[in-house]
Amino acid sequence: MKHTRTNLSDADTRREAIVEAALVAFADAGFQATPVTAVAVRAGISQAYVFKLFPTKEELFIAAVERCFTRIEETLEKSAQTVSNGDADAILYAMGDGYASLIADRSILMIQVHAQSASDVPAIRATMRGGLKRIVTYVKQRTGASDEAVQRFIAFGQLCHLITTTDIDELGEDWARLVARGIRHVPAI
Amino acid sequence: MKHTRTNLSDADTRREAIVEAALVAFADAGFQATPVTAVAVRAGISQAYVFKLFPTKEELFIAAVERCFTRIEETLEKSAQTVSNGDADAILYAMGDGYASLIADRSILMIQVHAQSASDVPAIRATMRGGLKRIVTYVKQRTGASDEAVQRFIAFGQLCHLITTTDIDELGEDWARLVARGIRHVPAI
DNA sequence: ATGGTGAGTGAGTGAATACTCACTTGCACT
DNA sequence: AGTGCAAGTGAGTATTCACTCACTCACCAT
Repeated sequence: MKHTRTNLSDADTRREAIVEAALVAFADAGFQATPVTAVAVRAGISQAYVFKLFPTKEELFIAAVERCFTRIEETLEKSAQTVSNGDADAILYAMGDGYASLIADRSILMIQVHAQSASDVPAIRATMRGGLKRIVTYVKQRTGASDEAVQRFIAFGQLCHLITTTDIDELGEDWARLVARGIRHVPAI
Repeated sequence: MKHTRTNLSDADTRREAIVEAALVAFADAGFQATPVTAVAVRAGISQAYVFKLFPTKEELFIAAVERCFTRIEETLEKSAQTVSNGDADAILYAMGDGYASLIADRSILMIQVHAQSASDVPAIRATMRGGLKRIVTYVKQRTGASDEAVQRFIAFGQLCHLITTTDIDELGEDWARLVARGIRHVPAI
């Protein structure tokens, strides 16, 4: 409780590291296909200790998804702050750009896709719903944009996920260009 | 080859039944989480025989995804035929409605979500890309709509998937209504 | 010094499951 | 009658993986 550890990092620090490792590891192959061992290795820790801090794989995955949404919110806020005038569309546009940069490394994007796929697990579905709620209410309030604009923002974010998972952005064909046209400017969630 | 079986259904008929069973079974829990046994049981067949007709689980899954895209194309075409005048937007609208009805049973929708999640497997990613290509080029040619309209069609289809997987359409809260507003009229893919 | 406590792990266990194979059955043709 | 062949299966095997547990070690308060 009141010990101040020096040599050993305490449990909270470890939890942080594990969640971060989980985010990347689960993003790689998804909830079912990623063994907890992969997370442990990435965190430089024994698998047994991962289970001590996160009693089930499910809880570990959920923590990673939660972290993902937190990171999105932070990114959107930072993007919003770059806009000086309060124009709703300008802020939305900036947020879209910020999100596009955030998902450039794929982890943030893929873990959402995997969470959506694993949403038959009630707790995971609830986490997704909670994350979506956070983003939507935040974007609506912070930008003051119309309902239609916010909905469109989310929809094109989903399109962005599809484009990335199917790799069509580096494809050159006509139909692919049609789908990916201008996506850098609208993505979210 | 030239045998005409009566009592025993031949392999092709079985393949059909298995693909149909796979579509539903995989839609339930996804690629990784669905054992091939679940497909076999649903098809009323032994697991060993499923493996005889589909040498790997991956091939079985891909066959199911392919079937899903075929069904979507058929549905879109049927919807298009209900429109008498050739107005692009009217056809798109009808297609959206047709798709919305199609995914009412969730299987067609969920298997796409699961396939997207499993798209780190190259063959699955390729199948998704192929399906998307089919839909996009078909919709573009059949409706003659603008690139923007087609892109929007796909984007709102993806939004539709998000709404369904998170169950927010039966949620009543303000943010949820914002996201789900009018979705019955725009979904695709 | 010593006993208590939190950090951390090695070595399991049991269940699930992708895939195999030797086998049976029943039809078609001779 | 009997042979060949496609349809179909029961009973495995080998592996992977979520989760457990008995343990060690370093530090601290007394």
